[in-house]
Amino acid sequence: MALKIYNSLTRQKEVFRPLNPPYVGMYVCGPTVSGESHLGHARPYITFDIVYRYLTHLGFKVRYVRNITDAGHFEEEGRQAEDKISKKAILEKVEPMELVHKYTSLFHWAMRQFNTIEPNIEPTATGHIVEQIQMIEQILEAGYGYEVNGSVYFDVNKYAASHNYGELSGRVVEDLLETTRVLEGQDEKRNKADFALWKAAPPQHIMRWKSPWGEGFPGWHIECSAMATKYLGPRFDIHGGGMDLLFPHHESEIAQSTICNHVSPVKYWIHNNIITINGKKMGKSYNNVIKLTEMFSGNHPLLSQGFHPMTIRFFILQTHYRSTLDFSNEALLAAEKGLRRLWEAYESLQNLSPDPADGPGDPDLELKINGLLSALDGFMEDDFNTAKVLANFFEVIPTINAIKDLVLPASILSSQTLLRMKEVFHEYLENILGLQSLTAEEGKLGEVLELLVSIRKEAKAKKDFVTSDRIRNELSRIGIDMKDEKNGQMSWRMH
RNA sequence: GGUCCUGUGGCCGAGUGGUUAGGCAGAGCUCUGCAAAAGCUUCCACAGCGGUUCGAAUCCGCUCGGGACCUCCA
Repeated sequence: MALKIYNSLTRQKEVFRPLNPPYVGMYVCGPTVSGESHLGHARPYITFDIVYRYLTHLGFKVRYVRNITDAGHFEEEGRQAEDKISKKAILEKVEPMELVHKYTSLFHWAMRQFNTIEPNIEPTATGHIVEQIQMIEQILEAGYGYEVNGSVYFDVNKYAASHNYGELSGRVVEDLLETTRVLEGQDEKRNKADFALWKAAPPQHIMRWKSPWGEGFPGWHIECSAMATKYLGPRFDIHGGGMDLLFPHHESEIAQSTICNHVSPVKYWIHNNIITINGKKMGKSYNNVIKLTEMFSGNHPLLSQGFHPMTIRFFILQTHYRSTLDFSNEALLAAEKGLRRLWEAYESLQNLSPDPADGPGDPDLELKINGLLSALDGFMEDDFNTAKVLANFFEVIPTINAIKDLVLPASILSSQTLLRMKEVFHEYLENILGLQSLTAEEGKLGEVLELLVSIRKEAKAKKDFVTSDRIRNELSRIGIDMKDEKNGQMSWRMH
């Protein structure tokens, strides 16, 4: 078997063959840090975290680049934009870098909560104005851009004459030229399909840089072309992002990079699907977003409680990344229970000891378990099918629980299979899927609970159920469940 | 209007033409001082209508419904 990836460019699954093995270059469109991240933003970063983790698992040396879009026309919610052009004290004005810093920090915090691995390089748009200007100059020299009133536009019509504009998104240039939409600055463009490479900044615009065309700011697509080229070269392996970026963002990125570097920039385009809520896309313009801080705290009318970041990660991984995922409070509750069951079984598994006699185990069960485990690699190699991976783990769980509860004897599994289970669970759940326990580390509280466990065991041994129930009930009241296990042990968990 | 995707049981969702997806919820049983878990068993599907095929949730057509993109958007 070999890893197969669905390539948006060819609209089919292709065997993954890096340009320069074992090295892999991967660029993922990062967040625009003009506001707080919401649930919809979580999907691509968790999706590509899986891609990164799995490629690493396969032995590839991945350079993962994810940008921060911090250039543009930013205003903070609730603060008045008018102040920007007044002569008031500078501290009263909305300072773009202040917003950018605030929301970048919040984004990084959320990514840590989700246990995503940091990119190797996280370039910012504002840190690469020089590179962007150079790229625009190249496009002008090549004759594919034109300047109007201090703004520079990309000539899509000319590009389309010799290149395939629309190869990624399936757009037809003739159709694009016929759009009836009236957009700002449209009159400066030669054709409606053209897009801005550089925009002249109106006087009140506070994010502005000097350029050969006057003061202004970069267009919407050029940053990714410039930064991807700088860190991954003219042609690299993987470019990822949300499906909603396919057009015009990625289509335009291809055009820009192709003119500058004389080669199509990306071998495999990967796009994750969106998250919907009541069947509609969750997005700023729909006014239906749930911010990540609200998801975690439960402070939102649609949420009955806060949800652990791992619950959200698990929720996302239960669906294939190219399918839409419909959010609901009920679905999150189901995911939480599922993850809890999965994780408790995983912990139980690590505590199982092999049968001292170490027999061959039950042949049917051995075959079944090993079959389920062996199938996992194939699922991941089939375009990262995490949903199927998780389903197989759930099929192994009854066996683990049955052995733990002494319903089945330990001898039903060979020590070899048990060891393999432990290894595969660990590698997949923690390293490839990046899941973690829902409960925090306990520290001294854990030792206190162990004391209560021993007291309760003594009480039960003496049939002193008043004391044993009191311990369990009082702990339950403060949010800790203590359970009697079949093997005479007691377990507890916080919720 | 144009391009594309999609419609699976109470809910979420996986499905390569022929064998149980899985999770959550429901029902019964077992174990248990009680409880909670857990184990076993079980109910409930492939939008509709045609077609291809020995056989279709899976391929094709039509109808109806939902969605995405065409504008900043993960």
